[in-house]
Amino acid sequence: MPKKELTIVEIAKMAGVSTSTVSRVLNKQDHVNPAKRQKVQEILDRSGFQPSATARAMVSKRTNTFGVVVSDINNPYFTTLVSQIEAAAKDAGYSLLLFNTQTAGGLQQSTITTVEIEAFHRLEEKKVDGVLILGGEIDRADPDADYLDALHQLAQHLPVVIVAQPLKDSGFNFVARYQKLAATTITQHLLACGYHDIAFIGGEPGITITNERLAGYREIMETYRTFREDRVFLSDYYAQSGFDSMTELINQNDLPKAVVAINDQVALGAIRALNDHGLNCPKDIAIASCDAFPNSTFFTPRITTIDHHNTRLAQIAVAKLLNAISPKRYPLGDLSIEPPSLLIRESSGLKGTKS
Amino acid sequence: MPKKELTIVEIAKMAGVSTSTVSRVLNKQDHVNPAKRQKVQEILDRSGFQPSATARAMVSKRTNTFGVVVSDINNPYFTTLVSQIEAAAKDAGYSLLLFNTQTAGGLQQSTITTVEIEAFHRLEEKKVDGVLILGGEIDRADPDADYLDALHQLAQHLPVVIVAQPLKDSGFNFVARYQKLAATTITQHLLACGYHDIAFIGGEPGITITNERLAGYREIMETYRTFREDRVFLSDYYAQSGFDSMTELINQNDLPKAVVAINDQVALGAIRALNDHGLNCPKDIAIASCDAFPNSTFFTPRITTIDHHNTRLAQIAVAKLLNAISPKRYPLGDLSIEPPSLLIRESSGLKGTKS
DNA sequence: CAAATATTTGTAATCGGTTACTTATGTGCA
DNA sequence: TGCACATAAGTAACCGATTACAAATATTTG
Repeated sequence: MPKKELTIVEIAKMAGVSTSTVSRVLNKQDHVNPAKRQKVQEILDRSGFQPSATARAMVSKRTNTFGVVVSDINNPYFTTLVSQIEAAAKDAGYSLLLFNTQTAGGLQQSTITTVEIEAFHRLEEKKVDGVLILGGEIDRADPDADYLDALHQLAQHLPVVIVAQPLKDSGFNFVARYQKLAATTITQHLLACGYHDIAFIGGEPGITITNERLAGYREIMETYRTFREDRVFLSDYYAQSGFDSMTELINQNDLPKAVVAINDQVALGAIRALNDHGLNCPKDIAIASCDAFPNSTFFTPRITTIDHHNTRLAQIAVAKLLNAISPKRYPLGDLSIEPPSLLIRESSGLKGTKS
Repeated sequence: MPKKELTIVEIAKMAGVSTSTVSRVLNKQDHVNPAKRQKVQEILDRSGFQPSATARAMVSKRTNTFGVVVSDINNPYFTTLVSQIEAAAKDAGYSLLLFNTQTAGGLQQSTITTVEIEAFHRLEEKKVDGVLILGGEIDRADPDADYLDALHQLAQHLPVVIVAQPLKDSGFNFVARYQKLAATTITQHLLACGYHDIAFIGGEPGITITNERLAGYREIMETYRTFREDRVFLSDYYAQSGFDSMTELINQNDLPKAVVAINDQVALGAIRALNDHGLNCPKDIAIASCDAFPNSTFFTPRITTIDHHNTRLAQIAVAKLLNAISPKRYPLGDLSIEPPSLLIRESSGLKGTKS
C-alpha cells in the first residue's frame, strides 16, 4: 500500500540535471542558473517531493530533532513545559522526540532509573541534536549513581539542558525556578493575612523541589517563631494526597489556621477533604499553593497560588540548547526569569478577592 | 565539546573482524563463532556503543518512530491519550515524534490547516513508520479541502490512524469513541434524577464531537418532549466558556434545573459561575458532563461524568498502527471498546452520592 | 578419503542525500 | 585578443549501518 516516494536521483533525471544541482535548488544555494532553478523547483513542487531527513542526517550529522525526557507528562506543569518547548523548538526548525518516563508517583527507584537510562540510550542512537530533561531522577537531592553516570555519558556526546534545581558541582546545564522564593512568598502572604498556625502539605520527600519549598516555608515560619515539625505532611504531588493529608489534619482535631500546599492539585484535594467535613476554605482554614495550574482560577474557592512563568522557563531552556548547538547562530540573549508572582485569590481569605 | 562516537568500522577493527560480523552480533543473528561473538559483544558493552539509528534507517527503511499530531496537548483528554500512546509504542519498540499544533481554541481556520499540513510534511521527510492523528481539523464535520488532500497524500505514503469520529467515505483508518451514547447516557441520568429543564453548554460548533454529543442530548430531550433550542450554548472546551455560558444563563433569569456540559473543564467553569451568584450545585442546579478528567473527582461538588476509557482507546490506536505496518507480526486482536461508563457523583444531585 | 553440505567470515554494493573537487562556460578588464 | 576570475554544472566520494553474495573453513556422509 505505501506508495514509493521520489528520490533526488529521479527528480534530477526528470529535470535533466545532476543531483547536485537539485540539491542546490532544494537548499536554496547559489550557483544555479535562474531558468534551470525555476524548472527544477517546479518539478519539486509538482511532485510534492520531500527529501529524506534520514539521508540528510547521515551526511550532515544533524537531525533537527530534540529529545525530551519528561517524568510525568500528565502533571500540568510538565504538560505546559512540553507544549511551550515544542513551540519554541518548532520556531527554530526542530522537532521533538518525546520520552515520557512516568516515573513520578510511587515507582521503585531502580525502575525509575532504568527507564530514564533507557531513554538516554534511545536518544543517543536516534542521533538527536540536543536533549531536554524535565524532572525525574535528577529532581532527587541525591540521584542514583548509575543514573548520573548515564547522564554524564549522554552529556558528553550531545548538548543537554536540564529543567530542574541545579545539582551542585555536577557540571550540567540547568534551568531552574525560584522554588524557595515561591515558598517564602506564599508563606509570608498567609502570615500577612493574619494566620500564624500554618501547615505544609504535599511534595515527595527527597525531591529538591519539595526540599526547597519546605525550606522556604520553614525559614519564614521560624523567623516568626511559629514553625512546628508536626505541621509538615509530605507525600507527593497529586490531589489524592492533598485529600489524605487534610483528612489526617482534621482527624487530629487540632486544625491549623492555614495551609501551604505544594501545588494546586494538592490544594484541590485538601479543599475537597475540608468540604467533606463541613469545613469551609477560607473561612475555617485558608489555603495557598504553588504552580498556578490552568484551571485553578475556577476552583471553589479560587486558589491563591504562585505563577512560576513556565512559558518563559521553556523558552530559556530551548534558547540554551540552541546556543549549545550553535553559539554564533543563537547567541545567548537575556536568560533572566522573573521572580515568581503571587496570585492572590479567594482561598487565602483576603477580603474582597476573587479571580 | 561533543565527543565523537564510535562506528561499526572502529569496533570491527578493535575486534579484528569485519563489519558484517559486528553487525551480526549486534542484531543477534546466527552464523557467528561463539568465541568471536563473545569477544565482539564485550567490546560493544565496554565501549557503550550505540549504533546509529539514522544509518540503520537508511538501509532498513524503518525508523522505529511514530509521528503524533495532536491539536492541543494541554487538553487533559489529549494528554492522557499521548501518554498512553507513548507507553504502548515504547512497548513495541517505537519512539514518538510529537507535533502539537495547538489549533484548538479560536485560531483562524486557514492557520489551523497550514500548521497541520506543515506537520504532515515534516513527518514525511522524517520518514516515520506511521502516524497517529489526535483531533484537529479532522474533528470538523466539514474539513478543509487542502487539509484532506494533504492527509490523503500522507496516508498514501505511510500508515495513518486517526483518533476521531469517522469521516464518512474518507477511507481513513479511524478509532472512535461513542460520543452520542455518552450524551444520551448523561442526559438520561439527569432526567432520571428528576430534572426536565436541562441545558447543554460548551463545545465548538461544527466539530463532530460537539455535534454528536449535542445530537445525543437532543434525541433524549425530544423523546421526553422537553427540548428547547434556546437551552443550547455552544462555545469551546475550556473552563472560561463554561463560566461564560452559565453566567449568561443566570443573567437570563430563567435558570434550567440541570446542565449537560461538554466536558469537565466546562462544568468546572459553570460551577464557578454559579457560586459567584450565590447559587449551589447541585441544590439549585445539577450539572453532569463528559470526559472524566483526572481531577474532577476532587472538585466541589464532585462532578458526575462519563469515562470514555481513553487508555483503551490509545492502545487500540497503537495496535491498529502496528498492524498496518506489519500484519503478521501484529495481528489484529480484539478492537472493541467498552461503551462509556457513567460515573455518578455529587454534581447531578442524586442523594447520598460522593466519589 | 573425497565429495557434499553446513557453517563461518569477508567483500562490496546499497540506502538517499550532501559536498569537495573538477571541468566547462561566461564576464570583466587591460 | 588574452588572461584572470566568477559562475554554472557535473562527477564521485562520503555518511554508517545492513545484506546479498562469494570465499574460506569445518563437518558430515558414502
